[in-house]
Amino acid sequence: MQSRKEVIRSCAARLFRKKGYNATSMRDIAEAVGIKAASIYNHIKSKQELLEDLLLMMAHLFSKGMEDINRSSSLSSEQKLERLIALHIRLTVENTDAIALVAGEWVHLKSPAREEYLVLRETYENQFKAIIDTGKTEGLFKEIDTEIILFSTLSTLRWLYSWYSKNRQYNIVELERQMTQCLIAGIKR
Amino acid sequence: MQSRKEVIRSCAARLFRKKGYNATSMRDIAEAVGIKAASIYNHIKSKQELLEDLLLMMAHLFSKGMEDINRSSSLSSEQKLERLIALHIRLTVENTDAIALVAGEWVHLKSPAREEYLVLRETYENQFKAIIDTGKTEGLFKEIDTEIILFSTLSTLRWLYSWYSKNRQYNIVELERQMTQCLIAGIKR
DNA sequence: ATATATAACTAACAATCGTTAGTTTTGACC
DNA sequence: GGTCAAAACTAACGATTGTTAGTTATATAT
Repeated sequence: MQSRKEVIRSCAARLFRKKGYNATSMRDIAEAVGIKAASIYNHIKSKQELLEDLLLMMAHLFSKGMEDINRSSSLSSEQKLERLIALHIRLTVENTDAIALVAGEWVHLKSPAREEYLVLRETYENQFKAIIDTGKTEGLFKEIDTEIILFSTLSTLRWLYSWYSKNRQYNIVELERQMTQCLIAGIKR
Repeated sequence: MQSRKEVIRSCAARLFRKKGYNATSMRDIAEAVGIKAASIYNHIKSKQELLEDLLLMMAHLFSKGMEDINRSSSLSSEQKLERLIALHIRLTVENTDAIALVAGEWVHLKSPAREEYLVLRETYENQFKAIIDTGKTEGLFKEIDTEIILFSTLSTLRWLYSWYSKNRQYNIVELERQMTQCLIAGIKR
Protein backbone atom coordinates (compact mmCIF):
# COMPACT_ATOMS: atom_id res chain seq x y z
CA MET A 1 0.00 0.00 0.00
CA GLN A 2 1.42 3.33 -1.13
CA SER A 3 1.27 6.37 1.15
CA ARG A 4 -0.32 9.54 -0.19
CA LYS A 5 3.10 11.10 -0.51
CA GLU A 6 4.30 8.18 -2.61
CA VAL A 7 1.28 8.46 -4.88
CA ILE A 8 2.04 12.14 -5.41
CA ARG A 9 5.68 11.32 -6.12
CA SER A 10 4.91 8.66 -8.70
CA CYS A 11 2.30 10.84 -10.42
CA ALA A 12 4.83 13.66 -10.51
CA ALA A 13 7.48 11.35 -11.94
CA ARG A 14 5.15 10.23 -14.71
CA LEU A 15 4.19 13.79 -15.61
CA PHE A 16 7.70 15.23 -15.31
CA ARG A 17 8.80 12.54 -17.69
CA LYS A 18 6.00 13.10 -20.17
CA LYS A 19 5.96 16.89 -20.25
CA GLY A 20 9.08 18.03 -18.43
CA TYR A 21 9.46 19.66 -15.02
CA ASN A 22 8.54 23.20 -15.96
CA ALA A 23 5.67 22.24 -18.23
CA THR A 24 4.07 20.20 -15.46
CA SER A 25 1.99 22.37 -13.14
CA MET A 26 1.01 21.54 -9.58
CA ARG A 27 -2.56 21.54 -10.91
CA ASP A 28 -1.59 18.81 -13.39
CA ILE A 29 -0.12 16.67 -10.63
CA ALA A 30 -3.13 17.29 -8.39
CA GLU A 31 -5.52 16.23 -11.11
CA ALA A 32 -3.59 13.01 -11.65
CA VAL A 33 -3.79 12.26 -7.94
CA GLY A 34 -7.46 13.23 -7.80
CA ILE A 35 -7.26 16.23 -5.46
CA LYS A 36 -6.83 20.01 -5.73
CA ALA A 37 -3.41 21.64 -6.16
CA ALA A 38 -3.37 23.30 -2.75
CA SER A 39 -3.99 19.97 -1.02
CA ILE A 40 -0.64 18.66 -2.21
CA TYR A 41 1.06 21.02 0.20
CA ASN A 42 -0.33 19.01 3.12
CA HIS A 43 2.13 16.32 2.06
CA ILE A 44 5.14 18.01 0.49
CA LYS A 45 7.03 21.26 0.92
CA SER A 46 7.33 22.38 -2.70
CA LYS A 47 7.36 21.28 -6.33
CA GLN A 48 11.14 21.49 -6.26
CA GLU A 49 11.19 19.02 -3.38
CA LEU A 50 9.39 16.48 -5.57
CA LEU A 51 12.12 16.68 -8.20
CA GLU A 52 14.85 16.51 -5.56
CA ASP A 53 13.32 13.44 -3.94
CA LEU A 54 13.01 11.61 -7.24
CA LEU A 55 16.47 12.40 -8.56
CA LEU A 56 18.39 11.94 -5.32
CA MET A 57 16.59 8.65 -4.72
CA MET A 58 17.82 7.35 -8.06
CA ALA A 59 21.32 8.71 -7.51
CA HIS A 60 21.54 6.95 -4.16
CA LEU A 61 20.27 3.69 -5.61
CA PHE A 62 23.06 3.78 -8.17
CA SER A 63 25.67 4.68 -5.56
CA LYS A 64 24.48 1.86 -3.33
CA GLY A 65 24.61 -0.60 -6.23
CA MET A 66 28.13 0.45 -7.11
CA GLU A 67 29.23 0.04 -3.50
CA ASP A 68 27.85 -3.48 -3.35
CA ILE A 69 29.70 -4.44 -6.51
CA ASN A 70 32.97 -2.92 -5.36
CA ARG A 71 32.66 -4.67 -1.99
CA SER A 72 32.98 -8.00 -3.81
CA SER A 73 36.69 -7.57 -4.41
CA SER A 74 36.99 -11.11 -5.71
CA LEU A 75 35.19 -10.17 -8.93
CA SER A 76 37.13 -9.58 -12.12
CA SER A 77 36.68 -6.30 -13.99
CA GLU A 78 34.60 -8.08 -16.57
CA GLN A 79 32.33 -9.54 -13.90
CA LYS A 80 31.97 -6.14 -12.28
CA LEU A 81 31.01 -4.67 -15.61
CA GLU A 82 28.41 -7.40 -16.08
CA ARG A 83 26.97 -6.61 -12.66
CA LEU A 84 26.86 -2.91 -13.47
CA ILE A 85 24.86 -3.67 -16.59
CA ALA A 86 22.51 -5.83 -14.54
CA LEU A 87 22.20 -3.02 -11.98
CA HIS A 88 21.16 -0.51 -14.62
CA ILE A 89 18.65 -2.92 -16.10
CA ARG A 90 17.11 -3.72 -12.71
CA LEU A 91 16.82 -0.08 -11.64
CA THR A 92 15.39 0.85 -15.02
CA VAL A 93 12.72 -1.83 -14.86
CA GLU A 94 11.80 -0.96 -11.28
CA ASN A 95 11.78 2.84 -11.68
CA THR A 96 11.12 3.57 -15.34
CA ASP A 97 9.60 7.01 -14.83
CA ALA A 98 12.04 8.29 -12.22
CA ILE A 99 15.03 7.08 -14.21
CA ALA A 100 13.83 8.97 -17.26
CA LEU A 101 14.39 12.18 -15.30
CA VAL A 102 18.05 11.35 -14.78
CA ALA A 103 18.76 11.98 -18.45
CA GLY A 104 17.62 15.55 -18.72
CA GLU A 105 15.57 16.95 -15.86
CA TRP A 106 18.37 17.34 -13.33
CA VAL A 107 19.12 20.74 -14.85
CA HIS A 108 16.02 22.03 -13.06
CA LEU A 109 17.44 21.21 -9.65
CA LYS A 110 18.28 24.28 -7.60
CA SER A 111 21.21 24.64 -5.23
CA PRO A 112 22.19 22.91 -3.04
CA ALA A 113 20.39 19.78 -4.31
CA ARG A 114 21.92 20.29 -7.73
CA GLU A 115 25.47 20.16 -6.41
CA GLU A 116 24.64 17.18 -4.23
CA TYR A 117 23.25 15.34 -7.23
CA LEU A 118 26.19 16.18 -9.47
CA VAL A 119 28.70 15.00 -6.86
CA LEU A 120 26.92 11.65 -6.61
CA ARG A 121 26.86 11.37 -10.37
CA GLU A 122 30.52 12.24 -10.80
CA THR A 123 31.56 9.84 -8.07
CA TYR A 124 29.61 7.08 -9.77
CA GLU A 125 31.22 7.83 -13.13
CA ASN A 126 34.68 7.84 -11.58
CA GLN A 127 34.09 4.46 -9.97
CA PHE A 128 32.81 3.16 -13.29
CA LYS A 129 35.91 4.51 -14.97
CA ALA A 130 38.18 2.88 -12.36
CA ILE A 131 36.69 -0.52 -13.15
CA ILE A 132 37.37 -0.05 -16.85
CA ASP A 133 40.90 1.16 -16.15
CA THR A 134 41.65 -1.85 -13.97
CA GLY A 135 40.39 -4.10 -16.72
CA LYS A 136 42.72 -2.43 -19.17
CA THR A 137 45.81 -2.69 -16.98
CA GLU A 138 44.99 -6.34 -16.35
CA GLY A 139 44.93 -6.84 -20.10
CA LEU A 140 41.27 -7.85 -20.17
CA PHE A 141 40.06 -4.89 -22.23
CA LYS A 142 41.25 -3.28 -25.43
CA GLU A 143 43.36 -0.14 -25.43
CA ILE A 144 40.53 2.14 -26.42
CA ASP A 145 40.43 5.49 -24.59
CA THR A 146 38.80 4.90 -21.20
CA GLU A 147 36.66 8.01 -21.50
CA ILE A 148 35.22 6.74 -24.76
CA ILE A 149 34.42 3.29 -23.37
CA LEU A 150 32.81 4.89 -20.33
CA PHE A 151 30.74 7.31 -22.32
CA SER A 152 29.67 4.72 -24.85
CA THR A 153 28.64 2.19 -22.21
CA LEU A 154 26.93 4.68 -19.91
CA SER A 155 24.99 6.35 -22.67
CA THR A 156 23.58 3.02 -23.78
CA LEU A 157 22.64 2.11 -20.21
CA ARG A 158 21.11 5.54 -19.62
CA TRP A 159 19.00 5.37 -22.72
CA LEU A 160 17.70 1.95 -21.81
CA TYR A 161 14.56 3.33 -20.13
CA SER A 162 13.41 4.82 -23.41
CA TRP A 163 13.80 1.59 -25.28
CA TYR A 164 12.35 -0.48 -22.46
CA SER A 165 9.18 1.63 -22.37
CA LYS A 166 8.42 0.57 -25.92
CA ASN A 167 9.42 -3.08 -25.40
CA ARG A 168 8.15 -4.06 -21.97
CA GLN A 169 7.34 -7.56 -23.10
CA TYR A 170 11.04 -8.25 -23.52
CA ASN A 171 12.43 -10.98 -21.32
CA ILE A 172 14.67 -9.35 -18.74
CA VAL A 173 17.18 -12.18 -18.56
CA GLU A 174 17.48 -12.31 -22.32
CA LEU A 175 17.82 -8.53 -22.48
CA GLU A 176 20.61 -8.67 -19.95
CA ARG A 177 22.37 -11.40 -21.89
CA GLN A 178 22.24 -9.55 -25.21
CA MET A 179 23.20 -6.19 -23.75
CA THR A 180 26.13 -7.71 -21.93
CA GLN A 181 27.26 -9.36 -25.12
CA CYS A 182 26.82 -6.19 -27.15
CA LEU A 183 28.54 -3.85 -24.70
CA ILE A 184 31.37 -6.05 -23.52
CA ALA A 185 32.26 -7.57 -26.90
CA GLY A 186 33.15 -4.08 -28.12
CA ILE A 187 35.86 -3.63 -25.55
CA LYS A 188 37.02 -7.12 -24.68
CA ARG A 189 40.42 -8.08 -25.96
CA MET B 1 28.06 36.88 -41.45
CA GLN B 2 25.01 35.68 -39.53
CA SER B 3 21.63 37.26 -40.12
CA ARG B 4 19.72 38.62 -37.15
CA LYS B 5 17.38 35.67 -37.33
CA GLU B 6 20.29 33.26 -37.17
CA VAL B 7 21.72 35.05 -34.15
CA ILE B 8 18.37 34.71 -32.38
CA ARG B 9 18.20 31.04 -33.32
CA SER B 10 21.67 30.22 -32.01
CA CYS B 11 21.09 32.15 -28.79
CA ALA B 12 17.81 30.29 -28.34
CA ALA B 13 19.53 26.96 -28.97
CA ARG B 14 22.16 27.70 -26.35
CA LEU B 15 19.57 28.72 -23.76
CA PHE B 16 17.11 25.93 -24.57
CA ARG B 17 19.96 23.53 -24.07
CA LYS B 18 21.14 25.06 -20.80
CA LYS B 19 17.79 25.66 -19.12
CA GLY B 20 15.22 23.80 -21.20
CA TYR B 21 12.53 25.18 -23.52
CA ASN B 22 9.96 26.14 -20.92
CA ALA B 23 12.45 27.59 -18.46
CA THR B 24 13.84 29.87 -21.15
CA SER B 25 11.79 33.06 -21.51
CA MET B 26 11.67 35.31 -24.53
CA ARG B 27 13.22 37.94 -22.25
CA ASP B 28 16.16 35.59 -21.63
CA ILE B 29 16.70 35.12 -25.34
CA ALA B 30 16.35 38.83 -26.00
CA GLU B 31 18.93 39.68 -23.37
CA ALA B 32 21.38 37.20 -24.91
CA VAL B 33 20.89 38.84 -28.30
CA GLY B 34 21.13 42.32 -26.80
CA ILE B 35 17.62 43.59 -27.58
CA LYS B 36 14.19 43.69 -25.91
CA ALA B 37 11.84 40.73 -25.98
CA ALA B 38 9.22 42.37 -28.16
CA SER B 39 11.82 43.14 -30.83
CA ILE B 40 12.36 39.44 -31.46
CA TYR B 41 8.92 39.31 -33.06
CA ASN B 42 10.19 41.45 -35.92
CA HIS B 43 12.18 38.38 -36.97
CA ILE B 44 10.24 35.32 -35.89
CA LYS B 45 6.63 34.32 -35.47
CA SER B 46 6.69 32.69 -32.05
CA LYS B 47 8.85 30.96 -29.46
CA GLN B 48 7.47 27.65 -30.68
CA GLU B 49 8.73 28.45 -34.18
CA LEU B 50 12.27 28.74 -32.81
CA LEU B 51 12.11 25.21 -31.41
CA GLU B 52 10.56 23.88 -34.60
CA ASP B 53 13.23 25.46 -36.77
CA LEU B 54 16.04 24.07 -34.67
CA LEU B 55 14.70 20.53 -34.35
CA LEU B 56 13.46 20.13 -37.90
CA MET B 57 16.72 21.50 -39.22
CA MET B 58 18.61 18.79 -37.36
CA ALA B 59 16.15 16.10 -38.40
CA HIS B 60 16.54 17.05 -42.04
CA LEU B 61 20.33 17.10 -41.79
CA PHE B 62 20.23 13.52 -40.52
CA SER B 63 17.76 12.45 -43.20
CA LYS B 64 19.91 14.03 -45.88
CA GLY B 65 23.02 12.33 -44.53
CA MET B 66 21.28 8.95 -44.51
CA GLU B 67 20.12 9.47 -48.10
CA ASP B 68 23.64 10.21 -49.26
CA ILE B 69 24.96 7.09 -47.61
CA ASN B 70 22.22 4.89 -49.03
CA ARG B 71 22.76 6.33 -52.49
CA SER B 72 26.24 4.79 -52.48
CA SER B 73 24.91 1.28 -53.02
CA SER B 74 28.42 -0.08 -53.53
CA LEU B 75 29.19 0.31 -49.82
CA SER B 76 29.12 -2.70 -47.52
CA SER B 77 26.94 -2.60 -44.42
CA GLU B 78 30.02 -2.11 -42.31
CA GLN B 79 31.14 0.83 -44.42
CA LYS B 80 27.67 2.35 -44.23
CA LEU B 81 27.77 2.01 -40.47
CA GLU B 82 31.14 3.72 -40.39
CA ARG B 83 29.76 6.58 -42.45
CA LEU B 84 26.76 6.90 -40.16
CA ILE B 85 29.10 7.23 -37.19
CA ALA B 86 31.07 9.87 -39.07
CA LEU B 87 27.81 11.66 -39.93
CA HIS B 88 26.77 11.85 -36.29
CA ILE B 89 30.18 13.11 -35.24
CA ARG B 90 30.25 15.78 -37.93
CA LEU B 91 26.74 17.05 -37.18
CA THR B 92 27.48 17.02 -33.46
CA VAL B 93 30.63 19.08 -33.86
CA GLU B 94 28.97 21.53 -36.20
CA ASN B 95 25.72 21.95 -34.25
CA THR B 96 26.47 21.09 -30.64
CA ASP B 97 23.71 23.20 -29.10
CA ALA B 98 20.96 22.32 -31.55
CA ILE B 99 21.76 18.62 -31.38
CA ALA B 100 21.45 18.68 -27.60
CA LEU B 101 17.76 19.51 -28.08
CA VAL B 102 17.20 16.33 -30.08
CA ALA B 103 17.63 14.23 -26.96
CA GLY B 104 14.88 15.67 -24.83
CA GLU B 105 13.34 18.94 -25.96
CA TRP B 106 11.29 17.56 -28.85
CA VAL B 107 8.52 16.77 -26.35
CA HIS B 108 7.73 20.49 -26.31
CA LEU B 109 6.90 20.54 -29.99
CA LYS B 110 3.23 21.14 -30.69
CA SER B 111 1.22 19.60 -33.51
CA PRO B 112 1.75 19.37 -36.39
CA ALA B 113 5.50 19.96 -36.07
CA ARG B 114 5.70 17.23 -33.46
CA GLU B 115 4.29 14.60 -35.81
CA GLU B 116 6.48 15.81 -38.64
CA TYR B 117 9.54 15.51 -36.43
CA LEU B 118 8.63 12.06 -35.17
CA VAL B 119 8.05 10.76 -38.68
CA LEU B 120 11.49 11.94 -39.74
CA ARG B 121 13.00 10.35 -36.68
CA GLU B 122 11.25 7.04 -37.15
CA THR B 123 12.17 6.91 -40.82
CA TYR B 124 15.78 7.51 -39.92
CA GLU B 125 15.73 4.77 -37.31
CA ASN B 126 14.14 2.33 -39.75
CA GLN B 127 16.80 3.04 -42.36
CA PHE B 128 19.46 2.58 -39.69
CA LYS B 129 17.87 -0.71 -38.73
CA ALA B 130 17.75 -1.85 -42.35
CA ILE B 131 21.49 -1.38 -42.65
CA ILE B 132 22.09 -3.49 -39.55
CA ASP B 133 19.71 -6.16 -40.80
CA THR B 134 21.42 -6.33 -44.16
CA GLY B 135 24.73 -6.73 -42.38
CA LYS B 136 23.34 -9.58 -40.38
CA THR B 137 21.89 -11.46 -43.36
CA GLU B 138 25.18 -10.99 -45.18
CA GLY B 139 26.90 -12.62 -42.22
CA LEU B 140 28.94 -9.53 -41.38
CA PHE B 141 27.36 -8.89 -37.99
CA LYS B 142 26.60 -11.07 -35.02
CA GLU B 143 23.16 -12.49 -34.38
CA ILE B 144 22.33 -10.04 -31.60
CA ASP B 145 18.78 -8.65 -31.68
CA THR B 146 18.68 -5.86 -34.27
CA GLU B 147 16.67 -3.60 -31.96
CA ILE B 148 19.32 -3.89 -29.29
CA ILE B 149 22.17 -3.11 -31.66
CA LEU B 150 20.25 -0.16 -33.02
CA PHE B 151 19.37 1.21 -29.63
CA SER B 152 22.86 0.70 -28.24
CA THR B 153 24.55 2.37 -31.20
CA LEU B 154 22.10 5.23 -31.51
CA SER B 155 22.14 6.05 -27.83
CA THR B 156 25.90 6.32 -27.87
CA LEU B 157 25.82 8.54 -30.94
CA ARG B 158 23.04 10.68 -29.48
CA TRP B 159 24.87 11.23 -26.23
CA LEU B 160 28.01 12.24 -28.05
CA TYR B 161 27.19 15.98 -27.83
CA SER B 162 27.32 15.82 -24.05
CA TRP B 163 30.71 14.19 -23.98
CA TYR B 164 32.06 16.38 -26.75
CA SER B 165 31.12 19.56 -24.87
CA LYS B 166 33.48 18.57 -22.08
CA ASN B 167 36.26 17.35 -24.42
CA ARG B 168 36.39 19.79 -27.29
CA GLN B 169 40.14 19.50 -27.54
CA TYR B 170 39.74 15.90 -28.73
CA ASN B 171 41.03 15.20 -32.20
CA ILE B 172 38.03 14.54 -34.43
CA VAL B 173 39.71 11.96 -36.62
CA GLU B 174 40.98 10.08 -33.59
CA LEU B 175 37.55 10.28 -31.97
CA GLU B 176 35.98 8.85 -35.10
CA ARG B 177 38.51 6.04 -35.20
CA GLN B 178 38.00 5.03 -31.59
CA MET B 179 34.23 5.29 -31.69
CA THR B 180 34.07 3.23 -34.84
CA GLN B 181 36.24 0.60 -33.24
CA CYS B 182 34.23 0.60 -30.03
CA LEU B 183 30.81 0.48 -31.66
CA ILE B 184 31.50 -1.87 -34.54
CA ALA B 185 33.68 -4.32 -32.63
CA GLY B 186 30.73 -5.12 -30.41
CA ILE B 187 28.62 -6.38 -33.27
CA LYS B 188 31.10 -7.55 -35.88
CA ARG B 189 31.32 -11.25 -36.32
C1' DA C 1 16.93 65.95 -48.20
C1' DT C 2 13.08 62.93 -48.57
C1' DA C 3 10.90 58.61 -48.61
C1' DT C 4 10.70 53.90 -47.19
C1' DA C 5 11.48 49.63 -44.97
C1' DT C 6 13.60 47.42 -41.22
C1' DA C 7 14.12 46.82 -36.60
C1' DA C 8 14.33 48.70 -32.32
C1' DC C 9 11.54 50.55 -28.38
C1' DT C 10 7.70 51.22 -24.31
C1' DA C 11 3.65 49.69 -22.27
C1' DA C 12 0.42 46.66 -21.43
C1' DC C 13 -2.65 42.47 -22.04
C1' DA C 14 -4.62 38.03 -20.46
C1' DA C 15 -3.22 33.72 -18.86
C1' DT C 16 -0.90 30.75 -15.94
C1' DC C 17 2.25 29.73 -12.43
C1' DG C 18 3.68 28.12 -7.37
C1' DT C 19 2.24 29.01 -3.10
C1' DT C 20 -0.33 30.74 1.16
C1' DA C 21 -4.22 31.69 4.32
C1' DG C 22 -8.14 30.34 6.19
C1' DT C 23 -11.90 27.02 6.44
C1' DT C 24 -14.32 22.68 6.19
C1' DT C 25 -14.53 17.73 5.83
C1' DT C 26 -13.00 13.17 7.05
C1' DG C 27 -11.95 9.38 9.96
C1' DA C 28 -9.93 7.12 13.99
C1' DC C 29 -10.02 6.73 18.96
C1' DC C 30 -11.85 7.43 23.85
C1' DG D 1 -21.08 11.75 20.75
C1' DG D 2 -17.18 14.51 21.35
C1' DT D 3 -12.15 15.31 20.44
C1' DC D 4 -8.45 15.98 17.61
C1' DA D 5 -5.33 15.61 13.90
C1' DA D 6 -4.86 14.72 9.04
C1' DA D 7 -6.15 16.11 4.75
C1' DA D 8 -9.26 17.98 1.82
C1' DC D 9 -11.33 22.42 0.14
C1' DT D 10 -12.06 27.68 -1.76
C1' DA D 11 -10.09 31.91 -2.79
C1' DA D 12 -6.69 34.67 -3.69
C1' DC D 13 -1.79 36.58 -3.85
C1' DG D 14 2.19 38.38 -6.53
C1' DA D 15 5.18 37.08 -10.07
C1' DT D 16 6.17 35.70 -14.60
C1' DT D 17 4.91 34.24 -19.08
C1' DG D 18 4.25 34.84 -24.47
C1' DT D 19 2.52 38.08 -27.20
C1' DT D 20 0.37 42.44 -29.24
C1' DA D 21 -0.30 47.39 -30.24
C1' DG D 22 1.50 51.43 -31.12
C1' DT D 23 5.54 54.34 -31.58
C1' DT D 24 10.28 55.71 -32.49
C1' DA D 25 14.90 55.18 -34.27
C1' DT D 26 18.10 53.60 -37.91
C1' DA D 27 19.80 52.84 -42.35
C1' DT D 28 19.42 52.60 -47.32
C1' DA D 29 18.01 54.24 -51.83
C1' DT D 30 16.46 57.76 -54.73
